[in-house]
Amino acid sequence: MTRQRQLIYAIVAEKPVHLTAEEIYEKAREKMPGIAIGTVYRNLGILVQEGKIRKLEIPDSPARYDRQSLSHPHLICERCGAVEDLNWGRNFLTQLAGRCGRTLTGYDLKLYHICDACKNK
Amino acid sequence: MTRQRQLIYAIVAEKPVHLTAEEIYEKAREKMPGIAIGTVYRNLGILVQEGKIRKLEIPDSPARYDRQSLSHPHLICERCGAVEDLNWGRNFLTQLAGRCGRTLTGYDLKLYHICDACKNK
DNA sequence: CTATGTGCAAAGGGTTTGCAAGTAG
DNA sequence: CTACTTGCAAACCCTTTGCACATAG
Repeated sequence: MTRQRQLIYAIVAEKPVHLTAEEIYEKAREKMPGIAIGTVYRNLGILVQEGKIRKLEIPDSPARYDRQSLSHPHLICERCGAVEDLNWGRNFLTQLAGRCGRTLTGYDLKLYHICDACKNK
Repeated sequence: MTRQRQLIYAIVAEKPVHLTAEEIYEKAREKMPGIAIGTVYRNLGILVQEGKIRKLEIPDSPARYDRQSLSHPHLICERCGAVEDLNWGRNFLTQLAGRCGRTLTGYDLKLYHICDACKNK
C-alpha cells in the first residue's frame, strides 16, 4: 500500500459521491501535486480487483467509482447524469436469479429518470 | 433511407445475434465493399435514435447492437461474453418503478453468469 | 535487497467528425 | 435543386502501457 494508493482510496471512500478518474486525479493533486493520472487509473483498477471499491460504467461518459463494494442498483438522471445509490440488499440478486432460473455471478442495474432538480427547470 | 442504412438495418435485424459495429461493418462490406466504418457508426446512431434498434454497452468491450427495440434484460457470460436476451416484458419496468418509488424513463439490466458451454471446459 | 509501484509520455481502441464529392427525393 | 449522406482520414476521448527511476517492506 503506497501513499498514492491510500490517498486514492481515501478520496473514493470519503463521500457517497461517484467521481470519475479525472475528478479523483484533481482531488489527489491537491494533496500530492506530482501524482500522475496513470497512477490513478492503475490504483483504481487494483482497488476494484481487490473488491474495495466498485467501477460504474455509464453510457457515453467516463466511468465513475463507488465506495460501496456491495453490488446495488443505481438511479441515474438522464439530463444531468447525477447518480444515486439504491440499497436494495443482497436478496435482490436472489430474486433475479429465481426469475431467470440460473445461477448468477452478479448483476448491473441502472434505472433512468429525471431528477427533481432537472424537473424544476 | 439510403442503401447503406437499409443494409445496416437489415444486418442488425436479421438474427437475434448481438453484433459489434466492427462485425456489422464486415458483413456490410460483403454486400457493399466500398462502405466506410464511419457510415456504419453514423447509421447505427441514427437507428438507435429512431428507436429501431438498441445499443448494448458492455464493460471493457465494444458496444453491441440488438434488433429488439423493446427494453429487456441481458444475460451475459463472464467468460466468453455471449449475450442472451431475456424477454421479461414491459411490466418488469413497472415493478422496478414501484420498488424505488419514482417515475422511471427506462432501465438497463445485465445479469452475469457462466454459460453452459464455458462450464463444460 | 527485491518486488512492486511511480511519473512520464507515447500508444491504444473504439468512436466521432470535418470535408468535398455523391445521392435521394 | 437542396438537404442529407457518403467515403476518407484525421482527430477524439478515455484508458492503458513501456520504461527508467523510486519506494515499500
